[in-house]
Amino acid sequence: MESRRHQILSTSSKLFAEKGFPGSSMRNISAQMGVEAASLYSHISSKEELLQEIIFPLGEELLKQLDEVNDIYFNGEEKLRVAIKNHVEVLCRNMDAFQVFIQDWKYLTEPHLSQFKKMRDRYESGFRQIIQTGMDENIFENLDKKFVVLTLLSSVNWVAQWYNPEGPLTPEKIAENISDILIYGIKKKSHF
Amino acid sequence: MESRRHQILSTSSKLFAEKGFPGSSMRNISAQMGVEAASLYSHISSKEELLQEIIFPLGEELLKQLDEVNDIYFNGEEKLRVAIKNHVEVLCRNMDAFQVFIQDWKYLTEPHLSQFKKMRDRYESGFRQIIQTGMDENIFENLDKKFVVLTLLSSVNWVAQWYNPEGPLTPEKIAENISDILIYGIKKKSHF
DNA sequence: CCTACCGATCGGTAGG
DNA sequence: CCTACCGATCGGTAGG
Repeated sequence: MESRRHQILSTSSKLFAEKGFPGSSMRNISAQMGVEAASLYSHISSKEELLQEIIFPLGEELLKQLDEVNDIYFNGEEKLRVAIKNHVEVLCRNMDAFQVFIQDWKYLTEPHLSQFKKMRDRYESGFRQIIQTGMDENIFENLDKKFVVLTLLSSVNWVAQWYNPEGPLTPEKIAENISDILIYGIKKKSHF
Repeated sequence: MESRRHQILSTSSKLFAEKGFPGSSMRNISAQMGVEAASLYSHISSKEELLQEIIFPLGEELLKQLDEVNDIYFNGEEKLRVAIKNHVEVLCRNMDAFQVFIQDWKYLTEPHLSQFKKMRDRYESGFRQIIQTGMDENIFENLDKKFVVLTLLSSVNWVAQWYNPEGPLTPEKIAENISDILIYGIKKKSHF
């Protein structure tokens, strides 16, 4: 029973990722599952519920991870490397859902839209805190934190557009490569 | 006459940027212009024509700029800085169209979809060539060019998500900040 | 899980 | 530029 619901969610994730939320119909989803559209409504109550169920658990997972990093590690650079690694790993394990997360959140209706924005702000603020830690340690340049975090997150989020599980790059290696470029980029040059 | 067509295009750009191509209807567009949906068809022939007319001229402009950079400047770092600056400036001057360019290209149908991908590949390859120039000059680290270009373009493209024409950062300053972070990140450390 | 259906809306055309 | 309309498809419900 519950697994049928999960099947609907993963089918929806794939379809939304590919065609976008408004470009995917309940009939598209049901056709891929080999049932009639009306049958989906015994397991879910609306199309938007699908969107919510794809986006929010993923957001909670990302937030939980980030809180753990801020609790466990102390050095700013180490924190940043682990946070990026965690982010990329979650993304690669949930590529379809992650793409929906990035591209279709705007189709949430209130109050869920505001809830999403609050979640996203908390996540970005967690990263800014890490950057601040590195600046306080005099390891990172004194840069615009907001700007650094947007640049950083855009790079890691873009991985969802091109990551290939069968390609040569593992999620860990991808995270390492991005970290190498960006952390060198924001590090104090006197540290070389 | 021709200006009416441009009005339709700029109204569509704004709407597509906001709601996505499948989430925007011809009636949404016509309502914002204060006419009936049927009236739009004296100026355009289909909804997808709008998408094509928003995406392709912008792509051509980006490509033309990049070719000029590769012709005029010689030093890899200089080339990269100017290419990033040009890209951000075009983006900021055409925010709505640029967002459509990034998010709605997938709704193009053949043969335009293939044409778009070819255009995008040419653009990315132009950037890879610049990175290669810097490596040949022994200024940039010997990194995975594909990876570097994707990281770089993701950061500049993301600017469309947050740029505010009335905010404190000018397009030029934004380009400079991104260049500073990313170019330091890929530069040979022996050059400090 | 299905059949049968609802009202609303879609992209687009005819004809003026 | 409009009215009037087309067939197709939308999200969703009733009832079994």
